[in-house]
Amino acid sequence: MNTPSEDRAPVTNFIRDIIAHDIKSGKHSHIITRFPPEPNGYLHIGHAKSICLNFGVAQDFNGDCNLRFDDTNPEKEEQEYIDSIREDVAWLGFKWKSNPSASDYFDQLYEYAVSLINKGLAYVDSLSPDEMRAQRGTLTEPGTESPYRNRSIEDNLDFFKRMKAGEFADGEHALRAKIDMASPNINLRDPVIYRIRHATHHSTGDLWCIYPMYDFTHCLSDAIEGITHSLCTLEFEDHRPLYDWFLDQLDTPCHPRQIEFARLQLKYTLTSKRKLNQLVQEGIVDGWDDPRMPTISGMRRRGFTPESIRNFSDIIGVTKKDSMIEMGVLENCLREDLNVRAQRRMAVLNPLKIIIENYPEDQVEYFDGKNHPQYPDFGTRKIPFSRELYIEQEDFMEDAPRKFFRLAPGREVRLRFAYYITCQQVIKNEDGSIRELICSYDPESRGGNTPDGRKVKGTIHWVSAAHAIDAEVRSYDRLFNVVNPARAEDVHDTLNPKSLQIHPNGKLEPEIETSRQPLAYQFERLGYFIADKHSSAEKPVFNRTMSLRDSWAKIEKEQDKN
RNA sequence: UGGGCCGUCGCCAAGCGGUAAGGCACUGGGUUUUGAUCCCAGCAUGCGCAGGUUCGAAUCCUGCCGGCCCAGCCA
Repeated sequence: MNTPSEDRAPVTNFIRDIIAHDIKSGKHSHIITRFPPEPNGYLHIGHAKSICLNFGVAQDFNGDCNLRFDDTNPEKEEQEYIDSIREDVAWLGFKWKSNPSASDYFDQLYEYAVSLINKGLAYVDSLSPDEMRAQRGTLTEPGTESPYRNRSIEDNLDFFKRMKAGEFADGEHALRAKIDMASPNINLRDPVIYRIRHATHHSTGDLWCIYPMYDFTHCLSDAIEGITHSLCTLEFEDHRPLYDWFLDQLDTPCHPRQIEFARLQLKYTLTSKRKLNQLVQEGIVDGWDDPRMPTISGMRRRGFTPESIRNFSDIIGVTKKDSMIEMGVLENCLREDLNVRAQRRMAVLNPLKIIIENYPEDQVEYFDGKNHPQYPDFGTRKIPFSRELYIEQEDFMEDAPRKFFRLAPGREVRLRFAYYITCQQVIKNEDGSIRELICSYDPESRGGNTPDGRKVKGTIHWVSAAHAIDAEVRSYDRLFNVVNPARAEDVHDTLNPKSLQIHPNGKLEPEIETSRQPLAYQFERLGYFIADKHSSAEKPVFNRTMSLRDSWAKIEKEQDKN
């Protein structure tokens, strides 16, 4: 059986074109890429695009991809994030060649900085951060050279050594590249390359109190690892001249090529680690892996498959155009994958009891249910049937319109795999709400067809009351109510108050694993579901990964309008 | 209003001087014991706009218009 994605045309994009060209021209015989997250948060769907690009390209060109932690800011980074990043990349299905950290290169980076000083291309500035900002100029006006810009090489060497030795407080001095304070590209106006931070680093501990900046670290780390193509997002385009400048001035093993592409933007989704962190910290969601979160771990817990995310990354493309992908594309990838892998089961989210008055009180019979309507290989399972059943509340309507193909007083429907039933009587509570339905069944309709060949318009799902597994079922809707939550000042204004709906009285047919993690089910007519990480046989909890496409909902909406 | 980048169907996206792929969405029809799946059909005389070059332009040139990014000792 082919998965849908295997039938698609091969992935192509401008980055793959460049790489193919570099191989054809003989510039490279073996390519190496890298995915370089900062371990300051959990990975999200935006990172997935980059991971799939970097690892995918390496795979397809018989090259390698490194997972490198860009850990040059000890104040924000933690081991917890490192662990989660490794888990997420591996879960997506990728194997890194090596898994270094920028901090592994601190000694070499320090030497490169010394070398820059020796060439007269870097100096220790003693301006305060505020003063430096004031002298940087603006977008339209050039900056002013620092009074410390022309310190002697000896003084610079001495200051830098003392910075490293811990003789100064944070912010007292900084090492700057000596480039051009009048450059129209602000990144080239003598950027800081080392700052003093008396902070404990998650990996190097208190060994260092000076830390290199991103621009200096990244290009050199790439060069040290022999990266051929350094793929990053559009906002680093202005940094490329700086990337190239360091590599041109220093004696490095190679000069990787930086190529920028547009980051993923998904409608109704946030891909800002800072704001996602805020949701976690304020307890608005149940941690980084809350099933509503656009994090890889959240999506995993929700029931997404790695294949669906990889396929999504492939079909959205890679370009330099700012774009906003519709949720429907991701949802389609998920449904497409789950449809061919999920076994079918029956479950009722909002139970309504029905009693089949003409069915023997103590009788139980078992029906064979196909585990997949199209794939016989999936087999069948036994489904118990008895006098008292649960059906979905939404599948009954007292005053039903013509087009409603389900149960209503006097109307006949098919219980999937079982019998035709007709609603005979509605039993109500004192407050007028429906307590239960009295129905009758046609013994002739066993298996779902009658000898007289009469048709019923609807087939509904059901669960035998006496045999049902009680479960909590959680349905999710989008976490954010606005198309682009990133634009909002305050995240709180963007949240969908109904993003989580709990069905405490769910009823599952008995043939369902309640604790096994990565097993996706389709609960027929409801959607795809997976046991939550906290689910157990004692307290089953299921997450709705994704609803089924629902054209009835559309019709219903139309009717409401009329 | 300095610099960098980007504009092809509602949303993505191929196209690389020879006469507009594909996916999602949408619309119509068929199959169906999931109003699911699957299948079939429709969906840009048009490529931000205006000129120009050419036998021929989404592709080349010029000028406009619109959008995104940059003034952290963050990445």
